[in-house]
Amino acid sequence: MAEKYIPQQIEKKWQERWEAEGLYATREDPRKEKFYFLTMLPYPSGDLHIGHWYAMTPSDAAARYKRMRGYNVFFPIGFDAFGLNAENAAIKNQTHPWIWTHANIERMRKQLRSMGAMWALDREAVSCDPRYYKWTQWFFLKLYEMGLAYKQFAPVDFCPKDNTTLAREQVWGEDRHCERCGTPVIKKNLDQWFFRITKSAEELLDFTQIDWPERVRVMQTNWIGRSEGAEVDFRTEVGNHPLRVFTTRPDTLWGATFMVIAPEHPLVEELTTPAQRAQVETYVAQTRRQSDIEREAVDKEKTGVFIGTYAINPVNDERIPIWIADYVLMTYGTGAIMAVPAHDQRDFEFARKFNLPIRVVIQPAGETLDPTTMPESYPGEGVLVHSGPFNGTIAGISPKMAMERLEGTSQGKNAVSYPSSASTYYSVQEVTQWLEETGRGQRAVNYHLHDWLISRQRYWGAPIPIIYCANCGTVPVPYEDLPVLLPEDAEFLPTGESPLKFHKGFRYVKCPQCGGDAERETDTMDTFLCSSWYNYAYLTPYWKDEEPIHRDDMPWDKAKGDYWLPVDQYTGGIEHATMHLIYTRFFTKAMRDMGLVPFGEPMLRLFNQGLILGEDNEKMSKSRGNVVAPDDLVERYGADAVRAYLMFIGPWELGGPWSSQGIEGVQRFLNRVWTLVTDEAETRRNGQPPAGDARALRRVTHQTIQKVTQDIEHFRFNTMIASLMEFNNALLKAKDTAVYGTPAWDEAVDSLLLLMAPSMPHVSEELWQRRHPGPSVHMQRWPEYDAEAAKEETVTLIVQVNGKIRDKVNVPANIGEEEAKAAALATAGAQRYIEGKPVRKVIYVGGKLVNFVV
RNA sequence: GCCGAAGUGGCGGAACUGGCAGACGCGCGCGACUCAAAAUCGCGUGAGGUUUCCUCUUGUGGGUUCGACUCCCACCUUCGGCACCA
Repeated sequence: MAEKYIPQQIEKKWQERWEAEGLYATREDPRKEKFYFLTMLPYPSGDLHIGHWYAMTPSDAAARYKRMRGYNVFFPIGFDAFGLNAENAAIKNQTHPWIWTHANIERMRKQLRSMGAMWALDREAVSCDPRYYKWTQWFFLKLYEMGLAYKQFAPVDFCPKDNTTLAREQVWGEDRHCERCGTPVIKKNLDQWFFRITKSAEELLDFTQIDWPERVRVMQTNWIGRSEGAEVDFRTEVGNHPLRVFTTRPDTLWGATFMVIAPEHPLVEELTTPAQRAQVETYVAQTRRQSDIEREAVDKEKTGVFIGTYAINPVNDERIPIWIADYVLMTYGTGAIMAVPAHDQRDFEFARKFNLPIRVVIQPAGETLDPTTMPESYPGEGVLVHSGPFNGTIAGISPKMAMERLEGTSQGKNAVSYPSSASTYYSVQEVTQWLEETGRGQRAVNYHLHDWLISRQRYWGAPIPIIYCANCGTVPVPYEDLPVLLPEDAEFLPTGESPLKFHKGFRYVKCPQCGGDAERETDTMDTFLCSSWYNYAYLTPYWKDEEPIHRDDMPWDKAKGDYWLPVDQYTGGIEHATMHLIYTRFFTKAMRDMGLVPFGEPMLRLFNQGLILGEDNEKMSKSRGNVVAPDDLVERYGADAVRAYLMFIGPWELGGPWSSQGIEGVQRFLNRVWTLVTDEAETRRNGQPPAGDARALRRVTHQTIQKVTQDIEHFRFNTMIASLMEFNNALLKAKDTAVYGTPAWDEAVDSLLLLMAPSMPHVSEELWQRRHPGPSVHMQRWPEYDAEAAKEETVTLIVQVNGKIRDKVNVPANIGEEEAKAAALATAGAQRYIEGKPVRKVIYVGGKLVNFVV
């Protein structure tokens, strides 16, 4: 009786042996080409779930493949261990976040091992460890020195459920909810720390150094939201102040019939006349009470109030009224706009509602816009009118610009096409130039990107290393005093203020400069800081943990960094497109500027895997009861089957629903591979097999090597597994023939095991060892593809008549065109449908098809 | 509203640069083994028809082409991102 495949008996054995033999221990080996393969680090939420397996095991397969190709591969793992989950769970369970987090990490370490992945466990890093966050704090101090960290009193987003402020990136959706818990955020005026990420806006738009998915590049580009235009100073009649506006359409300056400034604009107070004061104050107060959701609702009726005074338009000295309205935001541009109702829909709605004048300054070809009857604004192309020196100028794309645009289209694969912007208009360029020449304005660029708000009023994060002294002001904690330790005995019930504020021992300190009484900053840092540099932390976890660190230190061993950096391949979910993936790019640019690294991008290539869904095609959640637990699956089918099924389910970037029946197909496949290798064939043929059989077997072998190699290179794991299945099916058929036991047979079986090794590491190791006791299958070289052996001897020629398939014919692969046409013409199908009609044309596609047109 | 992705059998999905649509797997049907069942193995499986053959079929409607899942135009549906950003 044949031995059965029992994964439970082999997987643990090999995992232990690999670890004991140090198969995956990290070695910096200058003789070998390195490959840094990184997968997004998990949050230690409790149990590893199937989504982690979906993210990590195909990555592991790709990393293992690189290793078999001769690269020295670094595939580390760690834990993003600060954050609200731990704190909330700790509050709920009456325990300490530290205890909760570490218990989870312990459990997840075991679960991670059950994957059988080639983790560099010797380089694991945990971000809530003081030995880690002392460097996170070090980064804060460095950024502070560089002027990239600053504190500001400003209206900020605050999550009332999590009781903390959030960065703009962490507020999602139309209802502006908290990315973590889904609660709609509110605005609060608070003194908070920011990172000046907007300083890197322009550079963050440049993707030429990295090979990232179009989708992420577009999302980041939209998020950064660059727009080109001009800044123009209007002058107020009262006080003669410059009232600066930003516009993307300076060519419509002559159409401005009023101005609108944000209700929060600093000049509102001074410019309001006594007669309007009461109305204005009511409106300002009303705006302040509104949430952002109410204020920014797109379909809302326009509201606003005339403040009683006027401004002078610098292009034609016209006197136009100044209004306040909540559709103008203080946070974008200059907080003031010129309103051109004829050519801007928002201004148009406002003008119609308040009976303000509308003046057309762009007339489209073929019609005449009438301000009194036009139903909406006209934002399109035409010719400038009522525009002083620019009357008759083309508003739109001039022939010259169209030519330039055509010539400049081949920008390469990393070019992101911006939404066609008004600044490509000929008139915009002409007017902007004139504004600059006459000193009326200058070209300007604005971004939607906001500075990164990093203060959090919560306990479980790295304390911001700042001290406030009555004499010296804001004093950074000296580098040598790091880490600023999180006190273990703090009361951390959330109140909306930092729990550290109520810890006297933490809060009250002596000023490091003058020695006088001082107070610590009590907010902690956004956990996205920890994950912005973890790819560097892995190089030498807890570097210099025993010694004081200094300003000019490095957070990792430079030699190791020189060898491994930067990350060659990064994989993770798309949900981080405008959060972690922007922050970490910003961090690396800052690190380059501080001289730590010679490059500006942390990860050269990125791949976003999809989301694994429940069997009901819905997102997995405890409340839906559709959660798939990997531990149970491993118990039942083994890690290899779970890994292979996750890869087989569909394209990795798409994700898809789990199927408890589907995994059984993969299990059958593994059973058949097992039988193939461990069972003697029932009938061993005598004598030599016909040479053709061996050739046929070698052909399949090498075609599979080629296919699997291409697939794994491109992360097409689903078709890779399908090819392995086909190959195995072919071998099972061949097993009962005379090729069994020949060199071609051995080559085929060995190739199958080698090709399976990255995806199904345990079963391939077990079977490999049975055939070749000795070095691990994971130490073997990836099989070489022999093009000569893979070549087909005959091909099936498709015979078409008028484009419809009428027959097929087998011909030698190297057949010439004339012979192919003749062979096709001779087929019964061709004869029947041509029926003696004159053949007008014959199309021949080499080695594939002949089409007769009659 | 703007930007982007995707629509293929009962299901998950294949099809490289326009050339056999439905690989591989699930499910289902029939058969073998078995007292029986499970497991395993073999065969079949897009739809329809007048069934050695023919017609139709890749969201819908057009188009280009000898030939379209693939390219172009319009539309429908689903999902994702952004949104009073001047």
